[in-house]
Amino acid sequence: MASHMGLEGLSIGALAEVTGMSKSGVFAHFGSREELQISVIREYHHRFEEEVFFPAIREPRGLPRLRALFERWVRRVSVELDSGCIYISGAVEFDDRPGPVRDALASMVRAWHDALERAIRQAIEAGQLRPDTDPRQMLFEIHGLILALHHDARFLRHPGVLDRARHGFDRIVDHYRTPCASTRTKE
Amino acid sequence: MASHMGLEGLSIGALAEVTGMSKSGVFAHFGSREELQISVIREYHHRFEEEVFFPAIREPRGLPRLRALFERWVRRVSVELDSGCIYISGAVEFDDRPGPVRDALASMVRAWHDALERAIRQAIEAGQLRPDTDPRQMLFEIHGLILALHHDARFLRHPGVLDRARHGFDRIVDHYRTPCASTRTKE
DNA sequence: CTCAAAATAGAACGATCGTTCGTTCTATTG
DNA sequence: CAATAGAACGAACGATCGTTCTATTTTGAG
Repeated sequence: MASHMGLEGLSIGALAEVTGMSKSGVFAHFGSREELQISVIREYHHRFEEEVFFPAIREPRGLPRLRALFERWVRRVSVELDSGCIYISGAVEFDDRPGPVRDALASMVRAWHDALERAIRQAIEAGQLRPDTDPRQMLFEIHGLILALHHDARFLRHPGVLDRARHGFDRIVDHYRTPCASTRTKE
Repeated sequence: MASHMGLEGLSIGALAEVTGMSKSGVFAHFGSREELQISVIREYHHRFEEEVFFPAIREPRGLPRLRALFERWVRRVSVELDSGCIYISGAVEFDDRPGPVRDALASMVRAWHDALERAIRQAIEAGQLRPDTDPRQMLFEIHGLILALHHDARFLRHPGVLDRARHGFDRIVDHYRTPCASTRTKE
């Protein structure tokens, strides 16, 4: 429900109706709406780890692991296309709304980004990416592909946008693997 | 107000309080909440054209114009960092909410994307970009930079993210200007 | 100066929201 | 068998929402 209508659109009354319970019955489980939202975030984080992070972390360090992280991330965003990623929708909903919900969401998004940055750094150490690669910059560009995928698929309903994200990723990896633009002027 | 709290968070009561009017007084101007939201979208579209599109369209066709479009787009998203872009927040809010508001928003986002795609095509025709450039793919990647900028600046509060977007743009242009990754295997 | 039209105000409506309260039912524990 | 804890319930609360209605004020054109 939170994926569909956003964390702010999530209401205890609607949740009670769906579960066939009474409003107060649902409420008693969380104690407040805020705690319900945070519980949803924690649950989403858990599933995200289970479906994206843990399987990918079993790949060998460096590029293979980074590629697996991205591929599973892409699939997570595109498979749940009829529901939506609450990391993304939550970021938009709570970027101007300080409080414990925003804090919980931000800390988990940061943890995920840190994991990606770590994978990039390991690829650099392994010599699979250029040593002068800026991991944050590369992460920024990769993250942009996911956000564009989410936007074009869910909002604009563009078909075939999944491969656009994949191609973008390959292009980014190619660039940070072999000096191209930076040495172009020398040729 | 819509930039701050989203189109869904926009309420007639709060709008009345801010303007010093009565709720019914505000309401009479629009006739419905939906019409208010659509009016806000139209107003935003108008300002976006004024600040981004029209000034950039005066640049010469091709790469200069595309660059101007992007630079002003970046600035629009980053200057209004304490308010937010309703093209982006609205896309997340209404990707699962069919209706006239979503339609209005989508049509204006599409118009903006079409303008960008046109600029890319003209850069290809002018020989400033490789003839085999996929305009949609390039637009997808550029759009991702803006979305990542919006996300990291507004939600994660990362500093210096504005230059990340600019660097990403330069990298994309470099790639589509000179064949690099595709000829890499030949070297 | 007049008068119709537009703009605003004020009160009230039904609905929904999160929340609180007291109660009932069902297990488990002492 | 008695005591207790946990879960769910139903009713009600105050607040806010969008909306509707009827006055009242402001305005602008003839």
